[in-house]
Amino acid sequence: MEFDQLADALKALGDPTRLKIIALLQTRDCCVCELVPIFGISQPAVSKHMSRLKTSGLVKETRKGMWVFYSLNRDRLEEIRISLTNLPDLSEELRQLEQQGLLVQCD
Amino acid sequence: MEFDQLADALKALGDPTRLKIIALLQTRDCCVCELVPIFGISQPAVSKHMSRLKTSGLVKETRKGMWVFYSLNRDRLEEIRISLTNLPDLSEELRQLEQQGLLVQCD
DNA sequence: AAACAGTATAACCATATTGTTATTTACTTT
DNA sequence: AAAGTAAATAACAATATGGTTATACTGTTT
Repeated sequence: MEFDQLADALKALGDPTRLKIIALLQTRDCCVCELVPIFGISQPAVSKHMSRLKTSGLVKETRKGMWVFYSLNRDRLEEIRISLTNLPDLSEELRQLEQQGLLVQCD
Repeated sequence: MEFDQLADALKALGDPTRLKIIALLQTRDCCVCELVPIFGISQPAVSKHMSRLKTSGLVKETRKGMWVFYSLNRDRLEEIRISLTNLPDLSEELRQLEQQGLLVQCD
């Protein structure tokens, strides 16, 4: 995964409310109105968090009557974990900088 | 790891510049003046990114003469990965909410 | 001791983020 | 069709973020 895309996903996870939402969704699909009393924030605030998570592909939504149920995209979360474990190797870029004399030698 | 602490660390990683710095540090310890030409931002901007990463425990610093070399705290990064893989189980909290009639039953 | 090099901090600015309330949209129930 | 419930969007406010330039601090070199 590209740096920008991975950073975006980590940023989506990097908010306590959203991270806890992800944890909740690991147990059970939830709709917005259930999350409101849990977090003590307004319904639009919850909606915006879900929208942010959806943008990064971390959740999927399914309408059931009046409710929109959000479910965890487990594949996506796994993908993020894997990308974080295998960050691109930038040694080649560093070698090029070294040739340009931009790296410090202080040993 | 607590939600707030993990969210803080993920937020630190959730910036393209900082994420790339982490990737660079996987190859080689770097000092601030090396990172400046790589990212094309000012020296104070790099310093602030390093300070943010240090606050979350992702990097350690070592002074070598004039330079401050930053190294990756691999244990910390691994800890974050593990925490992200094993988010707290909130099923008990959900059960309590269910007893309070706060969860939607729509099946 | 004076000048220099690298880094950190301070003060500031523009934009992003995260919340709010008000309103609109989508669907259900009466 | 009218009223009710859930969710999304709009408009806004306060704070956070990520950059800048100027300056202070730390250590080195002359």
